[in-house]
Amino acid sequence: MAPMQNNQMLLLGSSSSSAASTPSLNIENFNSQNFFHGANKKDKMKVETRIQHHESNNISEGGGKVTKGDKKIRRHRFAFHTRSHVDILDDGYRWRKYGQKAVKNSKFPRSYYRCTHKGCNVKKQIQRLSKDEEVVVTTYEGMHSHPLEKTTDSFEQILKQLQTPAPS
DNA sequence: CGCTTTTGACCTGCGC
DNA sequence: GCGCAGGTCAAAAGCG
Repeated sequence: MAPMQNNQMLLLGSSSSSAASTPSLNIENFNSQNFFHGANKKDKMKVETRIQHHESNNISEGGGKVTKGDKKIRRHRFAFHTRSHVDILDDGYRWRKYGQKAVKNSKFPRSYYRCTHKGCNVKKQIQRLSKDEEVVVTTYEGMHSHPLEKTTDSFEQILKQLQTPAPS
């Protein structure tokens, strides 16, 4: 495998009906820096991240006892295909695991995380591909309306970590 | 002691 | 109407 390769981030627009809602999506909120931050944090190897933008304007909270009246809540979904051996990609936010279910298409279970913050209902789910267990799919749902709790490490820090051979 | 993880139960939507 | 799949909650346990 190739050594430290440049981080590759692919943006996939899955807008089938080309809804003229948000063509530029909200990547602004999800600074790539944050992603890199987490992607490289644990895995010093090359990190291949793929971003998938999903815009659903009618997502029902299946299984929820509440949100019985919600119907037209527009939620933004971003799927990140990250090549990493670890599924715990710390993006700087505080996540609390609230569930885990086994997917039929995958041999590995899917983990559900929630952002622990006052008023921040951002959800995130991590799933590993059964075909390529090296590939981790991180799906973000919602947008953070608060700064990172951790000190946003600069790119230099990340690079430093990349160069720093983590003692396994 | 507080927070996070774990795990089973429960609910909802969809397909047949 | 029933079964399946996916998603969430809640209680208990575990850890710093």
